[in-house]
Amino acid sequence: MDLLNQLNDKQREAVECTEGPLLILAGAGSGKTRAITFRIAYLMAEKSVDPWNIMAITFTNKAANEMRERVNKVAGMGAEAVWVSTFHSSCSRILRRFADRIGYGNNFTIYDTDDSRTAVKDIIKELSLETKKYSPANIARYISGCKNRMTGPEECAKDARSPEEKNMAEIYRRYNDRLFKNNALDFDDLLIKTVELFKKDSEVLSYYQNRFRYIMVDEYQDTNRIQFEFVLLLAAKHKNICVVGDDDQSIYKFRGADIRNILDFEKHFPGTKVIRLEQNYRSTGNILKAANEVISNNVERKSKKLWTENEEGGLIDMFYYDSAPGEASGVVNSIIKTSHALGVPFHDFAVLYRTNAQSRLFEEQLIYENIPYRIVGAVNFYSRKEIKDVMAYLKTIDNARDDVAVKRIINVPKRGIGGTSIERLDRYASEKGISFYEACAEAEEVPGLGRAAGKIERFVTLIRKLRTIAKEETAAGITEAVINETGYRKELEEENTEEAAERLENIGELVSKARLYDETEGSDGLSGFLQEVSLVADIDSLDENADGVLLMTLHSAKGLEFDHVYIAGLEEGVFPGFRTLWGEDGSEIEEERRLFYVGVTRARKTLSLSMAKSRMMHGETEWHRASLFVEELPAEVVHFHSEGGGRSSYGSSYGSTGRYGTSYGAPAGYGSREGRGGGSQYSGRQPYGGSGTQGHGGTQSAQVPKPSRSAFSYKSFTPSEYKVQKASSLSYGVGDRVKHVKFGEGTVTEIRNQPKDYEVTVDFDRAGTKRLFAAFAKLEKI
DNA sequence: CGTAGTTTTGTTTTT
DNA sequence: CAAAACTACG
Repeated sequence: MDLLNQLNDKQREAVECTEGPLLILAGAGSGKTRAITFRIAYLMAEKSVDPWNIMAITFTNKAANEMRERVNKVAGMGAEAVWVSTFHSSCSRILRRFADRIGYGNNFTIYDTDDSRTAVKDIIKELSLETKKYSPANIARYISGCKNRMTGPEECAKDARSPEEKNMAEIYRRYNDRLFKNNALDFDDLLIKTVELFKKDSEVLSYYQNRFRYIMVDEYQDTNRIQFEFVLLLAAKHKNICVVGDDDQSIYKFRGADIRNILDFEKHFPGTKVIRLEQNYRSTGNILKAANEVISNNVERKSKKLWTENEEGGLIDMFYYDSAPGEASGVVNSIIKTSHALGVPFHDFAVLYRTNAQSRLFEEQLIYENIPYRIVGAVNFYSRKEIKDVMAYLKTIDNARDDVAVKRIINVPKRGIGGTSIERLDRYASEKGISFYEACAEAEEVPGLGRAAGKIERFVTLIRKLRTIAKEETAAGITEAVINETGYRKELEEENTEEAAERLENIGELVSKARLYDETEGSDGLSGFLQEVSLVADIDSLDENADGVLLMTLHSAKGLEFDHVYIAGLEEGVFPGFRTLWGEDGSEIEEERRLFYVGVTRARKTLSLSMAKSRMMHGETEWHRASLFVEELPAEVVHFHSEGGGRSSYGSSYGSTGRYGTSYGAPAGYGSREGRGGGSQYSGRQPYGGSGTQGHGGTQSAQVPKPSRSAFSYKSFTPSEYKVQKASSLSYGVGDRVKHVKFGEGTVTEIRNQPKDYEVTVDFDRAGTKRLFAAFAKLEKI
């Protein structure tokens, strides 16, 4: 068939090998998604496999949607019936049908990280442990870690030696009990309980085994033990299991990903065929060379070498900035310059960083320069207070056993039900062995409530009323009812502030999302909506076609690619983070290196790296030296720039972070490399933005608007009158006096005609000399 | 019970 | 430095 002609030999081999266990080791940019997509199409078209007998597991919902679309394109109709989704949504779907077989209600609630933390916090209080040593976040992390290793509370208690460990195990035990009572599952439970269901109920298991005769798992290197178990059980019968992964891109060890799953796959499935995809179609030769070189420093890996037929491309840039604001400004200016020079849109650019906290400086700078941007992560739409509040109402309506949800909204909007009342209700509930909501329902029986009892009764009446409405209504209808009947809308309207308006807008957005869900085929009312919504990730709602520079963490960038990539904050202590530097375990540094490798291989055409010698971290200015990864780059493909011209002393003397006893520390050639690439055409001056660059950091924040929040699950910023349109001619010339909206008055010293715009150099009276693009700057002749 | 003010705490990374 | 959590007062 002709679809095979669109593949290389290896890819074709992978597509044609449909029966039995198959491990595809696919390097970055080697067309693995293409291979999977075609494989699904091939199964359907050539092997006459029914689409509903195929399951493909991806890492994000976004990847799932894209894959479904692509399969549709290649295979034509029928692809909707292929089960493409993430581990978590697959499990959620399975449990929605069969959770009752392991003692849960099928309308269980899914707890997100916040909810889990709240539950843990409650338990800590219940046990009256000092919140000092036992922070809810830490304990929640500990519990999640245990779950991912498939260690139950009993086992933890047995292994516990110190009293602290005993307490942790006890919290863990109670946490599990509580979730069960609340008919709630956390993210990890979705996997655990599904596996439990499969093991307990052979009927259910064989149902799904027969249903999913062909299973494919993408990003297999990031699966954890339970996910592996899940796959193992499902594939046990037909053994048509195809996993695709790259051990070099395993970056989720911290949440239980077990690299052994990929390294030992052949042991678990004897007779596995292994196919390697090593031709890279994405990046330039130089970028690939850098990536290969860096990753070769890792010991724990299956050796492979990516190659490409792509052109060599330009050198990779490495910039050393004096400060973090300087870095932000340098990166943004470089984006502006490149965008104009090449005449390419801003959505071809991505800025990647290690931690979400780093995004802010870039946001501020982008707003300052009036550049549209979109940011993934940071403030998840579904973790906004107003959204969580409304969601808590919906959860309460759907599943009254969800104590966390009920407690969240019992006094929102304010009903005069305070902490003491909640405590009394809580005690009453636990003494009687009923749920918190049930306790509310019999408020007059609860001792000591006084006049709060009446208020609680009114709350219960409200919930009952909403439940009645829920029986008749769609998800969107119920959401509307919640906003109106509870007085939530009214409260916000009366507040009459900008923030309240924004909240209302967000709530409106939630209603639209509910409506969208209602219109989806196979939608399943309120319960279905809640469960779907609980599993959306930040990256899922990213529209790559919208314009704007993309800002995200390196983790979020996995699976994506961009023409022009900037990786910022390449400093020891930031990337790799200080935690990994101190750990004596070399494997942590290796994971960071893989993360860097993932970042580097996102780039198609250009890659620009940067570090800031100083950076504000928890209130203090910290000095860092360059990341050890910078040292590992092959010098011949990197152009090392330095900021500030004559100031070549970026190196040696800054070492206040201290010396790390690890074998990775103190690279020999450090500091000498700058000379090699030095004296660049940029040295001495920022590419754009002139002499004032450094100074901005301190003063600009006063004049720059705060990054705005929007109604979507990623933040974005679109300048109101943003348009790149080269004017046919300019109203001013060299020597003229002009006025700029932010920089004030100045004299034009130079005008250069660039392909897409005029580049105007202006000597401002107050702000110094700046190079501006005419279309952006909107200079006025005076 | 609610608010305003104070103190404390903290940085990975995410489904 | 900022957000969250806690405390004391009205």
